Amino acid sequence: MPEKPQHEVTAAEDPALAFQTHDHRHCVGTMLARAEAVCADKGLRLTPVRRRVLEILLETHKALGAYEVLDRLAADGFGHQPPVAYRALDFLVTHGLAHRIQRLNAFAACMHTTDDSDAGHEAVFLICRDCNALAEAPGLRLRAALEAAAAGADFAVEGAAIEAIGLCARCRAAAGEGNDNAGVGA
Amino acid sequence: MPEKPQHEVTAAEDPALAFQTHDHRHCVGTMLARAEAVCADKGLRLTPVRRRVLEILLETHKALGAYEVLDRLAADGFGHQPPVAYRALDFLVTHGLAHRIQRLNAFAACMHTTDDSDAGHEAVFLICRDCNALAEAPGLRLRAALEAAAAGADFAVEGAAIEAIGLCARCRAAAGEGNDNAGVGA
DNA sequence: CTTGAACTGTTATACCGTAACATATACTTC
DNA sequence: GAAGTATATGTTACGGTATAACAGTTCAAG
Ligand SMILES: [Zn+2]
Ligand SMILES: [Zn+2]
Ligand SMILES: [Zn+2]
Ligand SMILES: [Zn+2]
Repeated sequence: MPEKPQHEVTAAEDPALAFQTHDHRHCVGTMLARAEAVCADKGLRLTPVRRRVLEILLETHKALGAYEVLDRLAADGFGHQPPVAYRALDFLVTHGLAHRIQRLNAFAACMHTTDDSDAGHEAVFLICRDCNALAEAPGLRLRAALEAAAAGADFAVEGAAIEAIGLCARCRAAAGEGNDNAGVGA
Repeated sequence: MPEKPQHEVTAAEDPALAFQTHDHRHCVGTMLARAEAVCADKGLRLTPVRRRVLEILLETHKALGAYEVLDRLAADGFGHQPPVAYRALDFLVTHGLAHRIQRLNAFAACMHTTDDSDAGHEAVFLICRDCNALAEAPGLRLRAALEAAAAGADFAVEGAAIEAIGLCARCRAAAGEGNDNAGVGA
C-alpha cells in the first residue's frame, strides 16, 4: 500500500518519518540551512569538505561508516585518506551537526532543528535492525531518568549515548505479513 | 580522607562501590559464584579460558579491551590469537556474564546478582572519564522511559545500550580541591 | 604583503574484529 | 571401551576502524 502524501514536515519534527516514505528534500534543506545558520552564528567555517560530508550523511536516514563517507568524498575529488573523512566528521559531531553511533561505528546527520542546546545535545537513537534506518528521538526525559539513576552512585553525568535496537513499524508489518519491501528513508 | 570500613556488600548491590575503595574480593567471589550457578543451571560450560577471562574482567571495575584480555590470557599459557579472547568474551556477553561497552570498544564483567532476566538484561553504564572506573546501574526505569520515547516513532525496542560519561564522586572531589588521587576499584 | 592560524592532504601505523581452517577435548551411542 | 558427533581451542591470515605526524594550502587579519 502506498503512503499518503506528506506535508511540509521533516524528520526533525517527527522522528517517525525516518522510517516512512517522505519528501526527504525537506529534511535535507532544513538541516543544511540549520548547519549554515549555526556556523554563521558561531563563526565556524562550513568548508566544502565539511559541507559535502554533511550532505552525504543527509542523503539517507541511516548511519554511514567513515570509510563509506570517504569513498564518496574521493569520488567528488576530495582527498582519499581516512583523516579527511574523520576530521570533517569530528567537526560536525563536535558542533552538534552530526552524531556518532557507537554501536555501529558509524555517523549520522543530526536531525534536530532546535539549536537551543546546540553542541553535544542529548538524543536517543532508534536503529531498525532490519532496514537500518535510524531515527533521532528527543532524549530529555531519558536524560532526566539517567541522571536520577546516576545519582544513586553519586555520579555526575556529562554526556550519554543512548542507542536502541529494534524494529520500525514498517519492518514489523513486513515481517508479520511475510511481505518484502524495499529501502526507505532516502 | 580514608573511607569508612566496608561491610559485606558488593558492587552488585551498590553500584557506587565501583567508584570507592572497597573489599573487592567480595565482588569477585560473588560474581564468580553466580557465573558458576548460571552455567550449571543452563548446562553451559565455564571452561578454563572462559573462567579465566571472567576473572580477568573481574579484577577491576573498569572496561578492558579484547587485546588487553588476550595479553593476560597469553601470559597464563592460553592462546595468543585474537579469536581466543573474542570467543570467550562473546560467550560471557551472550550469557549475561559480561557486557560490551560500545563507547570504549571494551568489555566489563557483569555486576548483577539478580539472575531474573539473565541474558541480555538491561543496564546503564556509568563511566568516569577521569579514573575510567565503570559502574553498572539498574536500568529498568530508563528502559521504560526509552520505550515510551520510542513509541512516539512507532518503534519496537528490542535492546538498548545506555552509556553515560561523567565524573565519579571521588574524581569530582579531587578536581575540586586540586587533589590528586590514585586508581580505584581494584 | 606578511604572518600566524586554520584547513586539506599525504604516508604510515596502530587498534579492533572476524573468516576459515586444523586440532583437541568432551559428550553420546553402541 | 570404541566410534562418532558436537563443542571448544588454537592458528594463519585478513579486513575494518581510527589516529599520529608531517607537508602543503588557504584564510583572516595586521
Ligand atoms: Zn528525511
Ligand atoms: Zn525498519
Ligand atoms: Zn568491587
Ligand atoms: Zn572516577
